[in-house]
Amino acid sequence: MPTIELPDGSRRDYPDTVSGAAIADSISKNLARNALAVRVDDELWDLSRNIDRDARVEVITGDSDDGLELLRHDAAHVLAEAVKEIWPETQVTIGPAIENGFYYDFARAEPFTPEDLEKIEAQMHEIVARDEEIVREVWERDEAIKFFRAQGEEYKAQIIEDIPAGETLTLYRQGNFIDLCRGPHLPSTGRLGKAFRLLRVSGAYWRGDAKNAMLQRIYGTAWANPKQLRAYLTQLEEAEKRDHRRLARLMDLFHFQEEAPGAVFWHPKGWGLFQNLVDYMRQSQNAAGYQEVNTPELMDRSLWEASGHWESFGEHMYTTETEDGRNYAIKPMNCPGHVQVFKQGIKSYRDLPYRLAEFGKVHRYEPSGALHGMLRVRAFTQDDAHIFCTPEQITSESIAVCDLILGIYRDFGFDDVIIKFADRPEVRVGEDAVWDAAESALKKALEESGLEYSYNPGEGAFYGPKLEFVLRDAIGRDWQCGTLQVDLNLPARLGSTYIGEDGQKHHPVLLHRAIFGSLERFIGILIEHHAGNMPLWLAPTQAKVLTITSDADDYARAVVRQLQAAGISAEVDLRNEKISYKVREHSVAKVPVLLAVGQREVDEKTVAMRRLGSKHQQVMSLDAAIDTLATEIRGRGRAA
RNA sequence: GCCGGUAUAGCUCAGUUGGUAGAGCAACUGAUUUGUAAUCAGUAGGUCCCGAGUUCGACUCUUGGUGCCGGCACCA
Repeated sequence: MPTIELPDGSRRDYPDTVSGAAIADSISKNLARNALAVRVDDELWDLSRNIDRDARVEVITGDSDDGLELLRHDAAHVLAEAVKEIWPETQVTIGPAIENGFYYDFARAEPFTPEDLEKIEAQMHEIVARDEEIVREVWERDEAIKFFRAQGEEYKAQIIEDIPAGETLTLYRQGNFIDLCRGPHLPSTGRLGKAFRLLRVSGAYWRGDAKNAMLQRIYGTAWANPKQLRAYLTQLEEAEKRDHRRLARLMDLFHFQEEAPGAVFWHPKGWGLFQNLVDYMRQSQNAAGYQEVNTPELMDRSLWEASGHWESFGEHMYTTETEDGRNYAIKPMNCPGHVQVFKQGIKSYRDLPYRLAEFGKVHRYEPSGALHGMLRVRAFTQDDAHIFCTPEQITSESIAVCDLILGIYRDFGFDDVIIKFADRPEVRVGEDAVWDAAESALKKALEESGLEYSYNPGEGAFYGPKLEFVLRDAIGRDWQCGTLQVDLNLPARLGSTYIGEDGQKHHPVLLHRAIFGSLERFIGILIEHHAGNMPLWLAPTQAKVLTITSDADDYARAVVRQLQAAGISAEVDLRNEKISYKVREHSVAKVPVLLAVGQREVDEKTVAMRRLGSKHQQVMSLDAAIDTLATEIRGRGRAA
């Protein structure tokens, strides 16, 4: 006689075993209608599964995250069922719920076309209309393998073979479709409803390994109701409008062309933005005790062999051969150069930490399919720095780097930053004891800073553990920008030492750090984050002075001169056009401040100031306008 | 790199059984002196991504490249 405790703390006794559906039904008819599954203690169960022990039970509906995930998982099954009904020879593999939706990977010789997606979606709606009961079945391992093999489902058979013996194996049956699945599932396909949509088809490697066969993945989105689905589709459209590639064209920032894939042609405005970022970073890191240097872009092969890059990074490097037979490589990283600077002269422990920074342009031959606007390029500029320090200084230096990074991100309007801690990979150099020390020193820095972080196990560099600072683009893709890496390898490889207190030579620890990561990527993300509406202090052209009639030309020129004298980047637009035309054009180009001047402004020594995004303007004296803007620029957009 | 898609004017896109191309916006010229998101008229603008092939003839068909787009894998 199970006693069921509900989330509100009430308890109910049931005579025999009881299903989740029955519990929901005993609470309210409405709940029974909306119920998708139940949480039994900490596990999600099907509604139909009988509970025969005392437990805490919560009825799950589409309103909750768990409910949505179930819905999406079911959508994946219905997708697979639909595909099997239309093309029975297709092999099914896996189909999980993901953020905002689901996917399913199929093995099939013929590619799916966009028209196929429509057909599949229609079939899915039909399966939902059929309202097939979804039944959980416990199977014997060998029997299940035999069953799937007999149907030509090799991939499913493989998955089952890899499940450890002894684990309960469940299959879910809906209509004629049966799939291996841990569950739970909705009671019937009808519960999925109509709020789903197939979005695209793409390739995906079997088990995520490029050595394996490529499957066809169909992505979809699914929601609890049509309103949510519409909202999500609208959100996707809005995100597309923020795409940095589109906005950069409107703003005339840069372009790409076929002869230089993955390399940026910066236009005057884009380069102005770039320089603003460099100026800002230079100021910030100089204040934090870094010294800026510059090292060669082209260095001899022998140095890259000594550093290990020639061997371990070679396929990503651009190399040259000169007439005298020497090989140079264009630098893919700045570290070896910085070590050369460190090595000049004898360093004492008193010189540490020794912090070198460089806006270093690096080139990496990235796989063609990886290129993505500014967010993934082949030629980019790192705000790179290397800190040479003692093992004891790792924690304090790391704390300082985290502070610096997060403070800088805040200045740019990024308050939610994902931090990932990546520890030792399978293939690595150095002894475990050294790794233990490096990992714990880095972790200690995170903990002393009170930062939240997630683990990225085994994803560290081969030479040491690292922190990754991740920002998100307009459509939810995550991009690593900042990084902090502890390097226990390179200083010794390149023979760099300092004299310790004991009078002996020691290899310093090398901390690699970048804050923007790449100026190019950071600018791309910045454009998307602000939808092109750059904060005033960053905008390449901060103000545009627009004349209303040509009688105001002289005054407009004088206004621009005064703005410039106050350190505000300003341009004038004297064209013989209507003011509404000029306002529109410069608004589209995302100029943050428009100052219109007509006869009234000339007479009264005022300007009519209109901020980007506002429909109104404010007439104020020129002095007041300059003061307002200069103050805002100095304050970098934050309240003074 | 892999799977799929795609490439026509500066941009966004039309172009219907193969007969060498259009529109809107932008540009340029002229008129308009205008009060807050598109004034009017005219002009000019194209190796239809590149190479090879089929054909009397290719933007269109075949084939090989390249770039770009969406994923996968890789990564700042």
